[in-house]
Amino acid sequence: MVKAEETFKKVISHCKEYGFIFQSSEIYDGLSAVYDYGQNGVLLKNNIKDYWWRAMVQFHENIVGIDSAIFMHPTIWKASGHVDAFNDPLIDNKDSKKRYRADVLIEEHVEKLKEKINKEVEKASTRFGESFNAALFCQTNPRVVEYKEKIESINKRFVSALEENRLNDVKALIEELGIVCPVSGSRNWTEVRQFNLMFSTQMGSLSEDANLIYLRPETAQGIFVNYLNVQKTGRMKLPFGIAQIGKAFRNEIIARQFIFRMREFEQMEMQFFVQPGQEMEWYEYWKQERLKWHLSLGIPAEKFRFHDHEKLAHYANAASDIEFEFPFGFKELEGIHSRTDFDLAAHQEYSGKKLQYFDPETNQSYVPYVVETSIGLDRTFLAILSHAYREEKLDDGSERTVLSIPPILAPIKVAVLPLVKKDGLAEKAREIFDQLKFHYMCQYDEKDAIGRRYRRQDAVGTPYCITVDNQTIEDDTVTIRERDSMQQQRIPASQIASVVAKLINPRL
RNA sequence: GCGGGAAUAGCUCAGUUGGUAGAGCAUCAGCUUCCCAAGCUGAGGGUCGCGGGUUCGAGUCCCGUUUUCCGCUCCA
Repeated sequence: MVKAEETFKKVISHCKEYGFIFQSSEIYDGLSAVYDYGQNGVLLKNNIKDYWWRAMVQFHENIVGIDSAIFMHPTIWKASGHVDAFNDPLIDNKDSKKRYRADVLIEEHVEKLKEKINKEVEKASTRFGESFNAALFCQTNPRVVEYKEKIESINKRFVSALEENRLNDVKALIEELGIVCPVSGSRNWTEVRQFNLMFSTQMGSLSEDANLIYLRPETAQGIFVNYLNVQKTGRMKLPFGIAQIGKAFRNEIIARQFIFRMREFEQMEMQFFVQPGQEMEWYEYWKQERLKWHLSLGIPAEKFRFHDHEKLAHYANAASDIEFEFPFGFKELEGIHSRTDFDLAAHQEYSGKKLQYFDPETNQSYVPYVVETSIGLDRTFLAILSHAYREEKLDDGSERTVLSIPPILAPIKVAVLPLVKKDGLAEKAREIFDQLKFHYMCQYDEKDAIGRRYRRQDAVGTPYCITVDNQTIEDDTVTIRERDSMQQQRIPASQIASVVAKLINPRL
């Protein structure tokens, strides 16, 4: 385990040193748990997206893609359950270190006041006997009236403070009411903080017209609200899927472990719409199908495992994670969830629009069930990179650091290198580079000894190096060097593009 | 969020009881080199994370803060 952690640290510094990932806003001391992709990182990331998109959209006739906006109508997050599930103002007591929901503390205080009223009523009731008029008593008794007014003013302030997100007022209220911590009995409170999972901003420049808008915490809802558009315009028949790649945002209380848990992250999701009753079949199908996708990248099967959820979320009737063995242990990489008709039914209710499918086979209309596959792009990036990173001891005693990234995902596919700069080799190599660059991401490098240039390419995972030597000038052949084996082969310069194409994607 | 470590050049680090900031690698400009980094010559690059304080003087001591790592906590 210690060794794995050491490796993980090396992967992180390798990411920085070779332009894969930088900390966001680094020259301003950084922004916690936000990262930028560098010149090589963006290429790898784009290649992962492309590989997923092709597997899902291009290879499945019944799956189409969309790209929905990050901003969406606020009611969508009410329908999806996100607003209710994550909107808690929290406060800590500094002495007991206990955390409470500020709204619960205030409500409990209000309850106590209500109890006091009840006691007054009881007392009066026993005193006056049968002739006692409780309603009249409550309206006229000065103490009860005072309590009632107090409750009313607390509620009024509390509700408006919460709605307008004035957390200072919530704290001020707690202090004014003299609420103490049940454990420590002290009034030593921290500031009230809103622990809402969702980031928000305003839409509309005038504050009185502005609407609270959320940055989407998942991309799935953008698919559900477009279900009918895509189904109608694409003439889609059940079962069919809608795929999407995009950013999502979650205000995690603790975001750590490099790019594993970030506040801004990217998801690759596919929602598969099926006939109710058939969802379990498809759920099993997609579990296997998605595992195959991971294995197709050449990572050994023992690095993956399913984790079936016992406790299900409010929307699911079955859920499983594909976990990957990261250097810090097995962690979720992808989720396959059977979401039932929860989302479409909720949007149907909140929007008042029918989101149904007319099944021509049964002549019935119904709300489809949904099976979701949702994979973290950044996590996939980390999985591939941490698995690819290798320090190798060579036969001659020297060492090299290699990224054995699957060729189809490698940032740079081919490096073109003149063995030396003189004798016209540099010019010839440039000529080859200028043709190859239309086919692949290529790099030209003539600086330093050839061995060092090979090592540089190894360190960023370039699978193939084309070397131009004196023989190239004579018979127009070049050598092609493979990254992992370091073996070289001589091929005609005119065939480089097609040879590399086959090596990168054997299906061609 | 709590507790504990860490922060000096792109990277890895050194820097004596407080006295003007260093090395190796990397980078850049040349030279050399016909196949797996660390030959030669030269150059650039750091207000020592940031802000205060103590001191004649702070990379070094004290306080705060930011970032980061580890553990706990949290996590549809």
